[in-house]
Amino acid sequence: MPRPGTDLPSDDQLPSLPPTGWAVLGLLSFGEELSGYDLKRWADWSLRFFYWAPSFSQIYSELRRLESLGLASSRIETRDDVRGKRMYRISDAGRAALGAWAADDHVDPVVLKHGVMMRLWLGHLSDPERLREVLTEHRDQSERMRVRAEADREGARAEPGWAFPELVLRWSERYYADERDRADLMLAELDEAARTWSTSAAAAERRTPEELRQHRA
Amino acid sequence: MPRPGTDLPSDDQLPSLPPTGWAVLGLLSFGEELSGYDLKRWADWSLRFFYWAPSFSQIYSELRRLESLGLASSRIETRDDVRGKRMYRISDAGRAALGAWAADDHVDPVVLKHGVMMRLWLGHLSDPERLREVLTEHRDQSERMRVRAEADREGARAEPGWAFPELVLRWSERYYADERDRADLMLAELDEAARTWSTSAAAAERRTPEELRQHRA
DNA sequence: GGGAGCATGTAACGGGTTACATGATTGG
DNA sequence: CCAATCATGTAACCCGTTACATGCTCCC
Repeated sequence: MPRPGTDLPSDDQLPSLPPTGWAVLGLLSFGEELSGYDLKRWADWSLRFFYWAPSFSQIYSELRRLESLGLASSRIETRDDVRGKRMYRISDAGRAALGAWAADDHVDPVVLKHGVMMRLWLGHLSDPERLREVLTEHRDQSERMRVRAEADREGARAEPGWAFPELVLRWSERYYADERDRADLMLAELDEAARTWSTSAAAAERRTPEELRQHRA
Repeated sequence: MPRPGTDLPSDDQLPSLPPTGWAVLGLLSFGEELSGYDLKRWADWSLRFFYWAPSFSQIYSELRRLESLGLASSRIETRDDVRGKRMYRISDAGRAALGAWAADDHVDPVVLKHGVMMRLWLGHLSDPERLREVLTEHRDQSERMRVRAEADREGARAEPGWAFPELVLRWSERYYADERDRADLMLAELDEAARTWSTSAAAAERRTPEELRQHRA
């Protein structure tokens, strides 16, 4: 809570930052002093489950921007006269800006680019067996992500001040469980479709309507 | 299936296209002759449920690129001597390239940028009431998307050659249903947490251990 | 000694967006 | 006739990535 009269920027306008900039500032808002490298690991640890984890180079450039805007400050940690890491810390202005951003009405829309579904969508171009492989791979990948989210959630549990990250990790666990289950369901539907398509033409004459109805049920 | 000896590019290398380029080519692969404007509407109709719908300008530039690579061809539709739309059609080389792309091992990872979860993740910066609003809004938005996917799936049903798009639309329906349900679940967890946090300190002395255990269960 | 991880950056590139401009067509 | 929609494009911009360069430290 900054005292009046400090050197905080008086314009309460939101500085314009890319989403990733807010994410980095958000990571810093949990209080610790962190290096760019730390930030990347923290992002991989918690952010990537629901927000595309930024690359090193972008984290470094966002940090420079944050500092140039006065939203964060850095100092170089020296040990035994050896130039060490550059450690970043959120500033009062940074906290204020983050708060304003969080209070803002605007929520940017969810971005989803699902390459696997695009492949399935163009399934008429593919070997059915290949489609199954891609889907199975995706299923396994989702399950791996779920497990990691679960592990990370347990790591965050009961840490003071980490209630919200924990809440979101719980959401992430479910997200990847759902993703896994939808892949399984789709595999089943693919099987069903293959059976129907391959047999329907050949078997139509050999089957009674009752048998067909049973088959579909 | 192109005959040997045609002017197809003999290098069977995949041309390098951004994912959106493949998506546009994919849209064309369903056979119709389409204008850029049509493409945009088709993308909004079917693609956006699982793949970020590209803007007009990108569709136009991807189309120009596809044509320059020989993957699509265009003609200008004239009516009454009036210059009309430019209509695009996939070429044999385009079909071949798409097929090679679909057969390729590489599946690019799913991109998810969930702004709502980022807000929740930084919940400690927000008014709890505001968080509930954001989540509720997201819940409703997800339900609206689900309904649209359902409607579109019914539109695609039984269209010949649209079995795979229909399959993916079914997946999309579930995706948005799951998204909606997770939002509801999180709202409930937010309530639960609020009740626990606000009452635990004040009520800890007034409660027996049994009551506390019951409350948590 | 050497490899793995730590640590920080630069440069080039490109994918994709917004904003803007322009004009035809259609329907109330 | 006027507004909405159709229709196509250009220009500027920037987010974010990959590739590359550099050097440290720790540990086997």
